Amino acid sequence: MPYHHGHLRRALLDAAASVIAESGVAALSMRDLSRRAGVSHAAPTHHFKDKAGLLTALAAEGYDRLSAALEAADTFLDAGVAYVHFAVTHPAHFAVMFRPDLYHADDPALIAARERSGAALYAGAGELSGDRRETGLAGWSIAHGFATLWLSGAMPELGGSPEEGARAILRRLKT
Amino acid sequence: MPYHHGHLRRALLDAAASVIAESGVAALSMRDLSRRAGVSHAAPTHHFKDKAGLLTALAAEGYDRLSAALEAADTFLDAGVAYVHFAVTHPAHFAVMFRPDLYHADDPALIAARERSGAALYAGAGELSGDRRETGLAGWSIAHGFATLWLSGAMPELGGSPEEGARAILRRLKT
DNA sequence: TGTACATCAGTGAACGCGCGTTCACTGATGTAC
DNA sequence: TGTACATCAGTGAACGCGCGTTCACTGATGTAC
Repeated sequence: MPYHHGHLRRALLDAAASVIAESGVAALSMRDLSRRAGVSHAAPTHHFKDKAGLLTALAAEGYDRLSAALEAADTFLDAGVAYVHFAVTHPAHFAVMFRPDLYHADDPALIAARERSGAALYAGAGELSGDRRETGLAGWSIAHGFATLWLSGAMPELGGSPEEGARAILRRLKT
Repeated sequence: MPYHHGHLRRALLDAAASVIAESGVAALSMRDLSRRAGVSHAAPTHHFKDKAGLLTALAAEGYDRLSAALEAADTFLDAGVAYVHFAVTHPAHFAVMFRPDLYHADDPALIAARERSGAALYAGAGELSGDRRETGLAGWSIAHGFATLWLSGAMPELGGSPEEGARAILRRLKT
């Protein structure tokens, strides 16, 4: 067992994502994360100032990945599906992103990443008829609602992937 | 100070709703609730078996009130607006309802109330064109997404009440 | 190529805290007779 | 109308627990000369 871990920061973020996805963000503890990484419980402070710092990094990473996914979409409909795909494949990031009370919401890197997401989201909204802003909010709401309900287990079985279900639902927006 | 509280059960539920609305469900503690109700910290066990029991009661109450609100709506659009209205006026109930990991999800009263909500939600979906089930899910997704985003503070300022905002957004569903 | 030294990334003990639950108990209430 | 007694709704002490954070420390690394 080497004295230095080598990838502690990455290991802690990954362990956090796995714990949150499995048991929710309330179940997250720095001591548990340290245990999972095979390191003493005080080690994480060298990488994250505190627990909120770790969650800030997780949220920023989430916004970055979401931005990339949205930017890669060709149409507004595809962006909605990409949003749902991101949520179901990154449930922990997704959960933390919308819990600003848990992290340092004034972190510059996080703010930049979030704004990039917002821009990517509205970019395709002009395609559809009606007010661009309203269209953007409608698309965001429906994708977000679908993802949230699916993740909470409240959504009934759809007989297909969540992405397919999302696509069918998103098509019910006026074009 | 009388020995018997008189309305302890109600007082605890109200205190819980207020704490959750203000600080989130993770901040909820039975001891804090007891303090707020002016009662010893072991008193709540006479009304709720345990913490999950209290949250079960809160969730069931939420589904009951949501059912009543949905049943009172005249149109599918109104039901969507009522859903959002319920969420923003009962944020604690709304938050707990979708956290089945926190309560006794097999509680019969809770299950009945939730099924009643579901029936009320789909009842109006036949109004709109297309598959009834798909329409119901689309309406639910958009209302749920809007409410969730609004409650998390992620929704930009709308220059009006959340109900007005929700109505505008819900109108973007195909009729 | 070797070495001094600053910096980085760990350790492990200690702190003080609030929590949920259990327990034996007691005061208050209401009902049967 | 009075009283015995079961039941209900509280009390307060105690349990064991895991947590986040701080601290003085040490081992490992890498860079300047």
